[in-house]
Amino acid sequence: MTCEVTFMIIRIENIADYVDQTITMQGWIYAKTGKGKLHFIQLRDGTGIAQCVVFQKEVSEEVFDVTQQLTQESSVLLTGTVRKDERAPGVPGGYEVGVTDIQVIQSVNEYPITPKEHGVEFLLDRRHLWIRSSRQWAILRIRACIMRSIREWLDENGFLEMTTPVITPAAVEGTSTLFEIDYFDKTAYLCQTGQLYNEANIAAFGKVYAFGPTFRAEKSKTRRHLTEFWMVEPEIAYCDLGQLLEIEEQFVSHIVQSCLKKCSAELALLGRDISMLSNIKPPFPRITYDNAIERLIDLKNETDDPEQKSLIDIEWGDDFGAPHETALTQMFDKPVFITHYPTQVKAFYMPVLENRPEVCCSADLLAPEGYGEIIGGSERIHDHDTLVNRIKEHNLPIETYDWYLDLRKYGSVPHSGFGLGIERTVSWICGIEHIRETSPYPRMINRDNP
RNA sequence: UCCUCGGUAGCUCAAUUGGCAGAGCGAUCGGCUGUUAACCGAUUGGUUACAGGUUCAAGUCCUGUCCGAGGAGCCA
Repeated sequence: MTCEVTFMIIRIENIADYVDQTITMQGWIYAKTGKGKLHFIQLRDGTGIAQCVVFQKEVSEEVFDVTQQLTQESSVLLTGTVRKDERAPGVPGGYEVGVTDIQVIQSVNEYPITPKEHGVEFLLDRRHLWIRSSRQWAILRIRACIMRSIREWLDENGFLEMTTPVITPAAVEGTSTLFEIDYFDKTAYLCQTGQLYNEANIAAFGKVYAFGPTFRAEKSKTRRHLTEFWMVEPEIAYCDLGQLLEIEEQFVSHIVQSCLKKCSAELALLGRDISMLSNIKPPFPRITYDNAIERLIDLKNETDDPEQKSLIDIEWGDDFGAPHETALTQMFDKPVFITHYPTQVKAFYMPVLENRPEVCCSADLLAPEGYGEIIGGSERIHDHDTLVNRIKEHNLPIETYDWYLDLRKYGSVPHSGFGLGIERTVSWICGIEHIRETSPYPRMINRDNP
């Protein structure tokens, strides 16, 4: 198979730079519609979608013949002249190509995903093809932008990326939510967090972050859960809760503003309401857990709907469920920090407030529009004996915390950190319903393929 | 693990009280010079998830199994 090219190859995202020039694009037929002697082709090349127009009288008989035979997802080299035309759809759109030549690399028979409706199961079974569809393409481009802007902000603000192991030797907490693997006849587990290693790394590097996949064997079947998801976990030495929240709001704002700047075409394709994102700038509102409970109880008393009443029913000491998070986030038009959760619902390493041991120095960040928790963070206990007591109180195997406790013997300092879930953040920024569309190949309780 | 709903053509779905298995889309063929999920005409399409039962007759009713969806629980 030859790929003879006689004109300049361009990427569709740069099409506006080539008006009145004859160019070649390397891509796939996304859609085609014919009107007798006039055919419209939507060509994808990975960077965008361009409308290409074939007039019978402007091309050879052979090329028009080829045009009529083109099928969805056939791979082609397409040559023509770029022109501005406001009628032209596509991404970026507004430009189209008057075709002069088409070279088919492979002609496709019966591509399974048509431009019509399909069910979720059908599409997920064909995820390797579904990612070519414009909506999925846009979501995954935004995901990449989010990941890029995360590294951008952290790298520019003095954080060092430091990887943490995926294979870990012992359960930090109960084994029920860990994936077990056979590690040379010993049991090992896939990581749930890199945090403990981050806490070692800050003593070497000051400010660090881990960025990678994490695994939860929870049998959760909701629109917010995956069994494999990506998390970025920054950790900062000499940092208290107040300083941590300032870092978080700048960090999250940078991510959102980067997407608005670099992915406006993708957000438009998804039909995302940009006004809900453009005001995401520091400062974010902060309320205490106590106050959140008061607000939920008030809301419950104000509502007449008995179903809603029981959904948001809550007592001090309970952790929030999805309906509570949704109700709370709808009270604000920015992400909101909920601080000082009850000690009993949070992790063993979070320090308690000096005069109120029933609450701890923790904060979650809830995304607006009902999207809920995207960040969990806290100060970490830095006193050796306090930490030992808490490990014992939680009935955790103290011997597995040897090296972790070492960190409290050799130059322990106050420190804090947080973890941001990538897929939940993508859901929020893209404004989509279900987290499964935010991962290229989502892993869920009943799905490990493709 | 629990609750609710579902599984019928390649896809999305319909099928009245238990009474001939249907439509749209796709695909194929033909027509059309501005389409945006084009449109018009024709052709093509079935182990009704699986196993058993009731009945003159089951997509429909009963029992069991499998698979999926939404939600709950769970979720540092």
